[in-house]
Amino acid sequence: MVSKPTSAPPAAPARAAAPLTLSLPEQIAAQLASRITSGAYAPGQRIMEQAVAGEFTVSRGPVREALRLLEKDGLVTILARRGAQVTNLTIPEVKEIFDIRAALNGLRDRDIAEDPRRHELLPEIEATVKHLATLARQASRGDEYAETVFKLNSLLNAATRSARLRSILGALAQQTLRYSKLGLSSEQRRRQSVRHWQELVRAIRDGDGESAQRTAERRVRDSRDAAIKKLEEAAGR
Amino acid sequence: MVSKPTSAPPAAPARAAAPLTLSLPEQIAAQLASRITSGAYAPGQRIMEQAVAGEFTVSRGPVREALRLLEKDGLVTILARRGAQVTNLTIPEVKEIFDIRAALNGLRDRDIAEDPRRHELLPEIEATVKHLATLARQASRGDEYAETVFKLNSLLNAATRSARLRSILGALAQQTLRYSKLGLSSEQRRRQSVRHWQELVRAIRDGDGESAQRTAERRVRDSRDAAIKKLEEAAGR
DNA sequence: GTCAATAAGATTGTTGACAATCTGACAAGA
DNA sequence: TCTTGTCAGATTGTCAACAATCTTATTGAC
Repeated sequence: MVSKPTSAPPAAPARAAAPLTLSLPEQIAAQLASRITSGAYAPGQRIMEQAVAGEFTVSRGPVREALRLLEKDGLVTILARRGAQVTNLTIPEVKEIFDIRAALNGLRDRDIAEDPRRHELLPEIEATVKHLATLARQASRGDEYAETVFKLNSLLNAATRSARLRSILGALAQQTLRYSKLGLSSEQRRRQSVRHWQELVRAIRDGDGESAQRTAERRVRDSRDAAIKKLEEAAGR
Repeated sequence: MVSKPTSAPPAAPARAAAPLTLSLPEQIAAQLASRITSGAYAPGQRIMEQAVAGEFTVSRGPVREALRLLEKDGLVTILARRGAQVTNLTIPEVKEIFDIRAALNGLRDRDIAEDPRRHELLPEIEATVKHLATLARQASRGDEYAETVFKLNSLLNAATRSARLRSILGALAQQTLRYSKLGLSSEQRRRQSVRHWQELVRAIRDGDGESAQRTAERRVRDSRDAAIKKLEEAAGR
């Protein structure tokens, strides 16, 4: 009845592992998330519980929970008594998110560069950056470039020891996914981006946390500036 | 994540204002949150839906939503089919949160120092820091000191233009509330803390964003080190 | 005595129905 | 023409009951 005072084991206290099968709300949330990030659901579009429930043949309960999960990731905005809608970001808000990402990516990459076990993941990161370098020159493959950058970020997120950093960064990356693509359309930008990634590889290899942090911050801020420029051009018209 | 109504920027499209009355789940969440941060609910303690529902005379639906809200703030941890329990942080996790807070508080304080409208809030901040300085010398008033620091942080959170920073920092500050208190028990620490706050006031007054960021990062990291030291001493016994 | 299987109880997950609230259209008055 | 009031339909909020799953205590074998 009374939860016994678990005297914490010296190393890491045992924790329940995540279940292998996604819960119903999680499955629904995943489907909706991909529709939002892919653009199938437009920003500002309302998402109605009954409609989603009907589509997945479940009741509205799990759908409500799924929408809460998406709200946690910032993909939808829930207003009391007015339901959920796809989050619609203003230009200053996009800028804010990139600034937060810059700071936290810096933290993340420093942590990785200072992790004694970093050499286990270096090969995959290095290979992906090499692939990135070949893609940078090919103007026609802008989307593939952006996807590879996203993959690289997922790789690094998975490598951080901080679960909180992982979850915050995962959410923020998802929210800015479409805008990041915007900022990689010119070859010049892609070359600059590649240089930052190469510098990061070097910093991780050398265990140079300071440098890893600096280059990560600059990389994201460059991405921010390029995306904002595009957005302002689009808004000006 | 206590998302306050976004004071719409002049050019931004109109947004619905937050309702003046809290929704039922929000009210329940607020009650539970204060129990958790006050320590009335111990870390690791299980929170059962039926019990809470009975206490507030509502059904389990709103309680479930309240628990989701608390999960978003990191105050409870929800495990599938095993319910919610008060989040129990390991020492490395506390460290991680302080590190994230350091980076984001730096961003926040830089933003404030670079805000042209900063002089409107300076008087209140300055007065609170002065009050802090008098409290620092009085060993008996450690709790009051910690509360004033919390208030100062709330003041600064409210002042940021970035709603996302506000909400992330609000959640993280709540999670580390009890640990921050831990690190302010010695007079030496409080004096050091006051110096950082005074430096911040100066930086804001001068519009020196760079310096505001630096002192904020160091302030939080000092707080982190002091808290971790206490925690390790406690765990060592 | 220790461990594993089992069963009873407790707890979470899901559902469908009903209540409260919001939205949009239409009409009446200034 | 613009504002205000009203109404019907649509949508979200809440509830209580049932199903699925987990926890705990007991039993039995070794």
